[in-house]
Amino acid sequence: MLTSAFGLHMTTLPPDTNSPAAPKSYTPHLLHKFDSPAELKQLHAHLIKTNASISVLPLPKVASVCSRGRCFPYAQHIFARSDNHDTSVWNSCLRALAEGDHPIDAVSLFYQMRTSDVLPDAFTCSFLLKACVSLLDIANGKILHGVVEKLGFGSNLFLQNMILNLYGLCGEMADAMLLFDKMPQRDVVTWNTVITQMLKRGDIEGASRLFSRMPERNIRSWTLMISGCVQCGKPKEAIDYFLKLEEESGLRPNQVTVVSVLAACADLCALDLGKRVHEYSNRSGFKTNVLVCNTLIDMYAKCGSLEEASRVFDEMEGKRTVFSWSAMIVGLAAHGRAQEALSLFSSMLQDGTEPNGVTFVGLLHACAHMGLVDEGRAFFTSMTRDYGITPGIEHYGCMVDLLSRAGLVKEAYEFIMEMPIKPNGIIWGALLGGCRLHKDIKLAEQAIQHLSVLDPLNDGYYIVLSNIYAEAGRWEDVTRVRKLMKARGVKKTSGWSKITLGGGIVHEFVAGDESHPQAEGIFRKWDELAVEMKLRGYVPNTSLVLLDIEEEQKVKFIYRHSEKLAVSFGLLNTPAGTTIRIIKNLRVCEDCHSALKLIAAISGREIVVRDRNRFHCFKDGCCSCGDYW
DNA sequence: GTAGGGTTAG
Repeated sequence: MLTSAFGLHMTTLPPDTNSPAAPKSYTPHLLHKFDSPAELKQLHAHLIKTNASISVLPLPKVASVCSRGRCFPYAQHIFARSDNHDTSVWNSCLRALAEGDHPIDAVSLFYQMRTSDVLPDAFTCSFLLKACVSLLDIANGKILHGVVEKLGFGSNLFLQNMILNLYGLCGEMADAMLLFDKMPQRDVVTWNTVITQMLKRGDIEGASRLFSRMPERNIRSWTLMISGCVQCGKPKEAIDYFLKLEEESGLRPNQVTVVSVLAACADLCALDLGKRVHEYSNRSGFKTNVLVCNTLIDMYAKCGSLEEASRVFDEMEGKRTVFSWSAMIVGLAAHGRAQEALSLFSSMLQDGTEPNGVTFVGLLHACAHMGLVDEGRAFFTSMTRDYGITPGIEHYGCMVDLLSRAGLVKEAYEFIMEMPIKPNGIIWGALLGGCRLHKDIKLAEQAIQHLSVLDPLNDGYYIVLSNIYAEAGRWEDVTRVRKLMKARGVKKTSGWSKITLGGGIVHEFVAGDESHPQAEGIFRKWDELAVEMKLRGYVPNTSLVLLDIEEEQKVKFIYRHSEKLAVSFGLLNTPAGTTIRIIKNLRVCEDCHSALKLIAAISGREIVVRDRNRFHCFKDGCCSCGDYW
């Protein structure tokens, strides 16, 4: 173990110049000139040329240059040639190893150091902790913790924070909390470290409890709450933190804050807040940050505003990355703008950007939404052949969707049977969706067989199947499916819709929701709309209400669908002429789809609905999906 | 010298 410390990397060593015959001729003035690894390299080459001994180099300086430049082989070489090791030389080598992607060797070297007379100091411990962090090496981390205590660094906040972080990263939350509780002092980093770990575990409540107890917060504290909430699927809470940050902290959001809050805006369709953040970002000079730009593109695309997404894309000052292109392509695809997605892909290739798996998901998705079967097949072949990308389950999913949507359900089925990876629920669900569109009951039953094994508690699939039966007038089968759901304990997911108003405040509606403070006004607005819609020929489509109730009840039922409530609320609470943006957890139903087309016409508004798999932009009585969804 | 950042199929 100890001898292998350097042995592992002997091949990367510079050539040995320490042969017995080497005369000690060197150029002294060179020794003090170098200051960078590159210069060190030159010097080294010079020494080899002149056959000089490397041991004449001023060791501490060499070690520190190596360490700063993470120049591992030189550090190793110098170290092995010298017997004059004081703590700082050990430290330089440890640092070069720990930071230069050789953490295992750093740990080994530490054990070697422990057998020498030289005592580790706080720097030694910090480099070692760094190595343990990159290795997630909790065993050595705990040993190191003991060493830190024994050496009397128990009150070194910096080291304590690193240990805390290591415990958290290794999943030793209990130890982390123990340490946190008994730490004599804590600084903002201490708090941030613990909160980060709690958020990583999805413990938003614990994290926000700690956050509220913090004696002081910096911009990172706020940012990690924001990004933590986004990653835990709580964008609303993320936005709440951002608004509070603006209101009460007096701190300035930085680029990371901006990226995090934009992700929340994207999730929530909070376009107004997103725009405000965009302006702030431009004012703050973040325009050159590629990550900020990519996130902006994604945010605008997910808020249904492709024009603004492409404006950001066109005006990007930094070099576009594959993320920028993919975000645009995926966005166009979700809006059903397949041709534009495809031609953007050509531009991407001309630009010399290599596509990745996500790019192809976007392309295949685009093809699926517009029925471009041949193009889709070509992309699927090309991704492996021309770009060496192995299709993932998501690509197979797109292909099954593409084929079965286009009516090629049998081929889709064969495609699934020939897949080299095990199909998941999404794959069979895509086939099931196609079977519904093309009324293939037999194949739908096959799909549901697989689904009841792969994803037995997902209500969506049973509902699609019972819709298929309902449309075919097979009511006994509808009943059978409903009984099956009951027997299996499948609960119906209730649909919800969310709308975000200008101030970033999110309003959420579930079907039949009477809990909203404005409920009365919302229902009145809906009734008004319904009257006008009927004049324009709207007939409530109740065929998909699967309850055994009177027709009148059915109408009442669909009238209370969450998107209808949300759009009525939106009309009441947004200025005339502005676009209404709604997100929905399920797919929009047929009745809501035709209702929304009419409402867009009646109100003269654009209504953008992001449902669980695409965008619908309702305008002047039409929908951007062309009723193919 | 320690803590926070992005795209994906139903």
